[in-house]
Amino acid sequence: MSDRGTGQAPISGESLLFLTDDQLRRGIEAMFFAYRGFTADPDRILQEYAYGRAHHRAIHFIKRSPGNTVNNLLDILGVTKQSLNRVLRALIEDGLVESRIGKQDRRERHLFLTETGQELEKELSEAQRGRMRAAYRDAGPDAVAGFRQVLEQIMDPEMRRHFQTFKEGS
Amino acid sequence: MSDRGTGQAPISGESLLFLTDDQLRRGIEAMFFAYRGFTADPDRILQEYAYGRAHHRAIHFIKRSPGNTVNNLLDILGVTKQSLNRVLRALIEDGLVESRIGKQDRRERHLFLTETGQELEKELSEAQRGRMRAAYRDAGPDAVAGFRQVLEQIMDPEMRRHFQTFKEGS
DNA sequence: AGTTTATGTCAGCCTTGTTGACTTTCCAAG
DNA sequence: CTTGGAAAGTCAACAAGGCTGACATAAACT
Repeated sequence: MSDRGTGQAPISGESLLFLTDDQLRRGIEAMFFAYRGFTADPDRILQEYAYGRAHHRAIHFIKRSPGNTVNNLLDILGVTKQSLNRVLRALIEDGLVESRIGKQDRRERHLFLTETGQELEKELSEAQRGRMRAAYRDAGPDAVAGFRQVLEQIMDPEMRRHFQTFKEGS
Repeated sequence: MSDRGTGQAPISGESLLFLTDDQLRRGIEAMFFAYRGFTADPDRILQEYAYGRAHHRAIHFIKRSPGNTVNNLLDILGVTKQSLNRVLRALIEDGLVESRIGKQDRRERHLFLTETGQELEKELSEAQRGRMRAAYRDAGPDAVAGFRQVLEQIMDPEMRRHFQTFKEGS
């Protein structure tokens, strides 16, 4: 906050070395390499079930807020309904996801994980959490706070809204 | 080691609340949403040139270490040579990348950006750095240090090796 | 009654990943 | 000098998962 009256000026009292192009490049590459690790474990598991990342994302967010409508999920995932539909159809056919017609608005479909769906979700999320937990533990709580803070700033405002919505509500 | 009035965690004196499943889930979702933002700006630019993320990645790492061999790039990007080759062929045909036969080992191809290639690289990386810079500035140096630390822990050891190699050498 | 909304579905296209098979080039060891 | 194998390139085929466009329902809204 007390930015010592600059905010922008070439140099302030505070070191701004962390904003050099080289530092930024390192951050960019860190994102690239880390994201590969981030998805590696679930990817391995998904392969056994002949699913892909798209299925994982759907499963994750259905688990996250059961009863969500298709439209809502579309918004969160940022894909077209045709793309999502292909994935949902497979998950419903395979008995991992249940689609219930809305009671107030019968046009809506509310999505839930079945027993089987919850099992796969657990397997996937435990693998992914395992890696995150190890990383968090090694880095420590302060680093984790910074990690989350920077990630939140990187998001588009619209995604940040989704993210923050999830933070509060169960 | 008095427990700091939290209870809940039957573990050590230090609060380990940042390792709860819920905290980990938030981190996972943060990675998901942030990565979308991370790639959004370059994606928009690439569309104008009818290129994709794969082209961006190749361009980035060729710029990063000019003269690298194809095999080396393959290792960094973690894709098959057929995949990379398709991308490289397009970039070479379009005059963005130059492939020079090795002098010691004439089987090898060393990759360089042409003038035009450097221009596109600059456009892409400036867009991506712009977002990162804003995020870094808003979060501050300590948060950035934590961000980088956690990302590094998330990587596979093999990727971490690539990442750290890049940290030192120019 | 007519319009809008939510969803689903079909068809076709693109990018980017995969395997497998095969060739060319060329270094290096026998 | 011959041969084995590494590095690179190419062709073919395929799959996942994005996209657009068009169209069909059903239900809600006006």
